[in-house]
Amino acid sequence: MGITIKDIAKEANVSYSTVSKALNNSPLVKEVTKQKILRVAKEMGYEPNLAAKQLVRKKTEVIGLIWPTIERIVLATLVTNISKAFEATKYSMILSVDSAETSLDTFKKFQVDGMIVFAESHQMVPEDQIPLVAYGVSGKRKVSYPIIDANHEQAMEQAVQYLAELGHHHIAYVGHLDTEDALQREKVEGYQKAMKKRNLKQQSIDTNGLDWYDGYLAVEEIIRLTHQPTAIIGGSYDISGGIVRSLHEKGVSIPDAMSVVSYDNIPQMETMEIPMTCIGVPVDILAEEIVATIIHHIESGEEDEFIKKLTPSLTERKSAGPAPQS
Amino acid sequence: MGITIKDIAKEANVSYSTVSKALNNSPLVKEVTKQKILRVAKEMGYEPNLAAKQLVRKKTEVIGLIWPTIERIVLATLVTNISKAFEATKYSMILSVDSAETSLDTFKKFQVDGMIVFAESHQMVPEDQIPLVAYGVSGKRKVSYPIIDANHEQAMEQAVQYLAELGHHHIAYVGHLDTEDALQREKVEGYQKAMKKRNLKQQSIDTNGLDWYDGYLAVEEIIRLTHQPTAIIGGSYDISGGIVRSLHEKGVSIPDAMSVVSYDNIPQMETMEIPMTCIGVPVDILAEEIVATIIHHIESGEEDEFIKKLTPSLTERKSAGPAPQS
DNA sequence: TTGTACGCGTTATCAT
DNA sequence: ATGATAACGCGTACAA
Repeated sequence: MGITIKDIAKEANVSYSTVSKALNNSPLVKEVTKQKILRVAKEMGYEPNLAAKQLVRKKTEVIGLIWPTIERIVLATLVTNISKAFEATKYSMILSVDSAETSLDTFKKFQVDGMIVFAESHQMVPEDQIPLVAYGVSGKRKVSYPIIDANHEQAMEQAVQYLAELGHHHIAYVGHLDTEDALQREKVEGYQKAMKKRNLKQQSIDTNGLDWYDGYLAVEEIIRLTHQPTAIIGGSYDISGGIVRSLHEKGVSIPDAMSVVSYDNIPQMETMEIPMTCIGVPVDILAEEIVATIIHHIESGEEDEFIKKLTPSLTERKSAGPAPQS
Repeated sequence: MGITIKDIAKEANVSYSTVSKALNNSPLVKEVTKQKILRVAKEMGYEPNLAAKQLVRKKTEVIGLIWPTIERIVLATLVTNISKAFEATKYSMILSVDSAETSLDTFKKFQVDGMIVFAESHQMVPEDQIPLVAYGVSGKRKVSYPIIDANHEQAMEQAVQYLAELGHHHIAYVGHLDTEDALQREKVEGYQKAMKKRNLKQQSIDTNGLDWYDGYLAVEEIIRLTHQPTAIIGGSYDISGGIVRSLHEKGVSIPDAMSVVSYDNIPQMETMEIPMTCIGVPVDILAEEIVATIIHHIESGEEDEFIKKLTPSLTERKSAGPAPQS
């Protein structure tokens, strides 16, 4: 059915090992013959057989990613960006939507060169021989592979810094507080630390969840406060969406009467009701880092084992401005 | 590195061709030896090498699914269910989150036996030699592969029928009306047809979108109606979620004062604020059908080309009840 | 610089 | 019922 290097060899009047070399751009073959072979190959519509290549090479140049069962846009965007980042490499990426266990089996069968897992599931992944990179805080569990994460404390410091410079003294944090989730905890604690450092009065509102509507509801609480903040830091993309919506409905003008800065740095922040000023590691950078790390891990063969906290950046848009004069 | 059938052969004192037969459950090997080989294989942690298998078999037994970038829970659930449905078969599934074009390249490289695409993206897929099955309405474009879809008209007929039997005469439809989206259009039209058939007065509320909040807002409009409905058909899982939330906030009791039936038939309907009575093709059935179709398409080799509209079913829960006596 | 020959892990065909 | 052996398409050490 398919064209093989033998077919090309016959057509080009060379042996098929020469074809192989030419196709792999080996310096061991004369430029003229190389060109000729390449031309013939293209003419015949040659497509290399991955299976055969893999069988002898022991490499697939494919990375498996275990799809987290959590349905959050931010995560989906990250996955999309990771996939995009792989396009610039020789690797491609496949996904598995199964449990960590089943996914692992699938990936083993495919003999992927490496795997990417997310915080939610990498507790379940046995420490295996296959290169692994995890994204997200891991709790305190000791692991033997690299972990990439955002520096949430630093993010909150930057957010508070930005708002403070705009003259805000009453800055509230709206997010999921009472939680076992290490990610959420790091964000609140970062906020608290940044406020304390500046001797500003803290005001944390618990959304009791991570959904849009949780942010929407939290605004009720803020409105009822005797001492109202002039700025809000929303704990996530979804939450901030709810906050903005509710503020609008209540006729609170953004950013004139209330500034809002959101955690998470994804392109979608631009197209919200109000272009959202946000803080976080830009999702494309995050993706690049994850991809670079797994590739390095694979190609160096080193048993790396570190936690890398990426530096977030603040993207200025329309949702935050100077504190109102009172 | 990995265990091969030769390793097993040595361990079990048989030739490796016997191992191959045993592993493939061939009747040509004695039950005793077969059991022994299977045991040894498991003990040694044998994982078959897909590449080698593929090299000789010319089949990968892998299906590629192009994951559209759309972020909707219902679709995610469908994908999960499709993946689960494949577990009962010899096929496995891999996902690609790229554009249809790039995904196609990846899948070609892997030499997948078949592909599944969704309505949103299968316009982009060139009519290729590789077996293909699409899910969802395709507009009017002529295609040369099977299309699986839900029978939306029939779904609405059943919903209206169910509510009418409960004594409801004022049944409103809440969904995205003014749209190019063939899927949405089919649902509204189904509703209209079912109502007309019974000489009931139609009442369609446009949500102008498909999000939770769109349903939430639509209730405002309903409340202001002079002639209020006693039942609502929500156009989708998300929309119905918003509807229920808003009704609760307004103190409207469900189902005593208002019945709600939602389109989409996914397990998550059970765990909503109110266990939701819903209508639609159960997502597991949908998944089964898609999987069965692509497999048949592959194994028969036929150039099937049809549109199959699956029959929806109504799942009774707590959100709908008899019409209130007035 | 080019060609020969072997091996990768598996299935399948033919002997035994 | 089991074993030996030839493919499958490719890369690569080694030979020419």
